[in-house]
Amino acid sequence: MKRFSSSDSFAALVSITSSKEEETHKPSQGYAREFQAMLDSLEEEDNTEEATHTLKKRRLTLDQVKALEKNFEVENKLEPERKQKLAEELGLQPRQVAIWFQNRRARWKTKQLEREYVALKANYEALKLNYDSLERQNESLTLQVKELKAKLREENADSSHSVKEEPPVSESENNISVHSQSHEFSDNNNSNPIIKDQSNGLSSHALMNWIQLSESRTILGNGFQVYQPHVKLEEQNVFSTVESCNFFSVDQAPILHWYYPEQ
DNA sequence: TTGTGTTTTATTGCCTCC
DNA sequence: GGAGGCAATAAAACACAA
Repeated sequence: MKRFSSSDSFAALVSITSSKEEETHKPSQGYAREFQAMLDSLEEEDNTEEATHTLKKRRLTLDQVKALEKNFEVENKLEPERKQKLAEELGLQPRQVAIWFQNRRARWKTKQLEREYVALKANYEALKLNYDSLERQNESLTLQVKELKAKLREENADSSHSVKEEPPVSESENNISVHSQSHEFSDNNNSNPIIKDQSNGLSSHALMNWIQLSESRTILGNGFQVYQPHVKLEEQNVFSTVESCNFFSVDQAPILHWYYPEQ
């Protein structure tokens, strides 16, 4: 049983006893009647407001609750002096005041948890919306990449055909224009496959490489992994220092036999 | 009026602090 | 070891629909 301080009144003790007895002996009607008679006599003997309030569970008055609420706003914990003072002011037992504060703290905690839950839920919804949007964007970009790749492969196939059909072109002619027409992606029979694309300044190989890298980057996967820097770094490391320096150089293109190993 | 759900008041047992 | 806090719970009081 809970221990009580000496400041707690006899009325509080009666309250505890009555509730305990009622709970314990409910099935026994005779005992209950006897006990009720005892309570009645007690009430008659000590017919103060205090006694009647504690014998039955009474709700606090609006004014009392208002005052308690006001005090709770100031400080939600109760020092003994403040408890005593409040109890005197409101005509309550110090224990009642303490219990009220305890229950009020519990209610506050519940509300606080609810508020936190609502905030977290809102946060989650916002994140989910953002994620969905990114996923849609990713799908669209992946589709674009696929289309571009297909287009490039078509071009590659066409240019391979034309290499066999066309007569050899002398080195004195414009290197760039010749290569751009006939030697794209022909790694197997050309030691210098990087051709500068006249339209955008990127070689077709470079463009293909970019597409592949982009693809590995833009595939989101099934989690929140938006970007895969390790993959990119590993791929970049395939270049030797010299090759990476000359990758976009027209004058000295790197040898990229690794690029299409299956060909 | 009554059954039912919610709120408020109070108890109990355990824990921590001094 | 006493005092007080907290979680869980009981039980009275209250609100409200059927």
